[in-house]
Amino acid sequence: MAPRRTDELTKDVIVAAATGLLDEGGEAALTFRALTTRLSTGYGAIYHRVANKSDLLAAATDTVVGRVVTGAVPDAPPREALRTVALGLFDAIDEHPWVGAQLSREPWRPALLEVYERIGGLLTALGVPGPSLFDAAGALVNYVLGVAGQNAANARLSAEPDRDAFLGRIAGQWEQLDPERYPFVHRAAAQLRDHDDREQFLAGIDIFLAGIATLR
Amino acid sequence: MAPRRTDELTKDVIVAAATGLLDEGGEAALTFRALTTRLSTGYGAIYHRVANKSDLLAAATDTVVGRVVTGAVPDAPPREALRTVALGLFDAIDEHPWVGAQLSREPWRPALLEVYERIGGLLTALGVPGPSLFDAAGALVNYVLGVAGQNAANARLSAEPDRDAFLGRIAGQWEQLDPERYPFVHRAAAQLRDHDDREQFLAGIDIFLAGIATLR
DNA sequence: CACGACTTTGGATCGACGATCCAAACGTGC
DNA sequence: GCACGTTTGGATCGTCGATCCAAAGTCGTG
Repeated sequence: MAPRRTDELTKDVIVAAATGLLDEGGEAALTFRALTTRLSTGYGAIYHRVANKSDLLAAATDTVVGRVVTGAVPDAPPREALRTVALGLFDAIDEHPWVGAQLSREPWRPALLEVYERIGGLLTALGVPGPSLFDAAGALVNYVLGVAGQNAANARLSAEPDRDAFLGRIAGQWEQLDPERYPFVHRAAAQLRDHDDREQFLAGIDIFLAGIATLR
Repeated sequence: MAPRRTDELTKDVIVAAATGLLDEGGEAALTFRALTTRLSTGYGAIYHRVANKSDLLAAATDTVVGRVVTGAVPDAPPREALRTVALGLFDAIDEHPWVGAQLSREPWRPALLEVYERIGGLLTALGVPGPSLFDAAGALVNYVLGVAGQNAANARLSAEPDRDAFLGRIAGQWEQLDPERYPFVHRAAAQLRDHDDREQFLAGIDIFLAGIATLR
């Protein structure tokens, strides 16, 4: 038999390798074959530490989200803290787009629980009355999840030479739509071409916060 | 050779069969093997009309979403019309949860285009000023997409005896969390157990509409 | 130091999937 | 009635997640 590894193959090592594969090649790149190659091991060693592929994806997601959400609270007013946390989530998902898809796919895993807790806490500090808290937190989390999913979808296209080219192509299609039948989309094409995802995300957060303020 | 089909195998027939498989068994149930069985045909006949599996899923999604979005506009005030359209989307996705996952997965396909157009048009009628229109429509659509994804995730669990049992189990886990570390989630457990998805969705829509109203 | 029980590891293997390919069956125009 | 393009069914390929098992290592006990 071939020589075996001497160092211990912990779950952390496997999760780190999986995260690397995901970041480099997207969700499609995470296969057990690629993992065995990268770790110079076999299937048995991996399945000994990891239940299945879902478990592996969830563990990687928990690691990434945990880093963002469990960071120290900046002692800013709740409204600013909320924007900071939301932006932190956006940036993390922008850097690891597969996280966005995973959060939507298995929302009951620990990662989203941390998100809920953090957002719920900040909304409480913001003075949202009790009965509305559940609705408000749900709406905000769902908005973030929606954006996260879009982000993941965009990233899946990065086989494209670059993302701007793809967005430009879509914008071109939108512009060529019949302005009678699609007046809004036709007009929105220009903004699609040169908008900033991050700023638009924040604009959505602000709309939501303005809506929350009316619940008081 | 076995006798061949005499009637024409159109793309519509294939899409209808695919929709049936998806509704009955979720996304995992849509395989080309199951399709050939249901249609009493072979792979060639299907691939002759359909480019690949993504194409098939997109076509099925376009059909479902098109039915909802291209319906006659109820001549209600814009705000009511917006709520009606949003609820129509929610109900369609509730009935066909795989649509929710697909909308997030390939947002550039026609289905979401129709949604954008409809929501953008109603926001214009609502009096949202031009520069904010793009942000407002994006926020609203992303919220809907987030809820849609959650819906799809819930449905994927219906292998569970019933959904209430699963929600109750999650709520039980939430209640057993340390109230010091998870004060919000701990409190939210009770509401999770007996909340109404549809009402919570509408509450979120109202929050966004209230926020959008401040843009005026 | 020896030996057996238990843990960790590597790879062969399985069944299912999406996709490709090809020849048989069909219809249509000449 | 014949030839040619279209439609159809199924064999087949490569890849995937997952299972399984025996070899290799580790450690406690005498």
